[in-house]
Amino acid sequence: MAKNCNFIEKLRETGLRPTRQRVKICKLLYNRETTFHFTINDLVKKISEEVEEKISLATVYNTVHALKTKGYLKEISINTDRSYFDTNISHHHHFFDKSTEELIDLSDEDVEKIQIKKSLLGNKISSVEVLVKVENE
Amino acid sequence: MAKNCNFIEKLRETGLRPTRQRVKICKLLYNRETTFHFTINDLVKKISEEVEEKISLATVYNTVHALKTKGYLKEISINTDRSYFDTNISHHHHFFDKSTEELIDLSDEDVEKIQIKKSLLGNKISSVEVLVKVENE
DNA sequence: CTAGTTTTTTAGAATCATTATAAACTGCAA
DNA sequence: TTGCAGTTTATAATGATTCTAAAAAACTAG
Repeated sequence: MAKNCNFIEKLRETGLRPTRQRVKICKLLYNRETTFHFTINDLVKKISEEVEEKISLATVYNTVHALKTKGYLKEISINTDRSYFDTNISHHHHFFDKSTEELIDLSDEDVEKIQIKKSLLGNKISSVEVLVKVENE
Repeated sequence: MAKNCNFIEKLRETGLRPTRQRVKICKLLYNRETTFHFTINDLVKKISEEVEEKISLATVYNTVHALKTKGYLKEISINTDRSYFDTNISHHHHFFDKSTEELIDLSDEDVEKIQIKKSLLGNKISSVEVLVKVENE
């Protein structure tokens, strides 16, 4: 889902009906220059600021969950308080600033390829993630 | 806090009063051959099985939090559902089996040292963590 | 286009982990 | 032993997320 693409098509392709609410949320998430890191709360706030129509909280949860299931969003575990989501679904690592609670993507050049020992192979590895935490005051 | 050490001393050293409850919880956590990975719920269950005296849920939370603050426990973020804690406080990475919900320590030999690019330096890095997820059925 | 079926939205209730509260209790120093 | 700060406790409160059941919207076939 690149910038300015047709969300109606995209949603339909993955078996999600392109409802008003879903299309509006997709525009917010993907019609932007940079990737978006957000919590549900961030997204709800953004919707209330930028979308005329009110979208119910349950719908926001449903939509984010559906997009994640279809592979259009990545969920990042940083702390137990709340979930963070990332519109950048390519393989990459993260950098979390504890003081600002900001999550930043690390490009592949920032982190050397992780070498996992053969002893772990034989397992169906679903992800290898590096999270760098910093706390600048 | 190795096996069979004096928890009363250890707790006092870090400014935590060695109450009955705290000493009992420490015994459960640290008087064992292997490291212990647990959620609060796991610990509560273990207490109800192995400790005669009832310990209130709030005390379990308080104690785990106090031990974490003093550096005797590490908190691991795997998913948003609940917190995992680890009695192994040395630097190491983790391996999480989604099917069994089991958390396993990776020894330093399992994962090559992570190389972070200089661009990130200048930040007060508080941790670099690798989490490998697998989903064997 | 329209009726009928299915999916989605919605507000509000329910859940579940965790934290706060305030009263009773306990460790410990004097 | 006494007094008080630090702890424990049961319970209430919180906050993120999920569930529910009814209304609304999207699709499909005729």
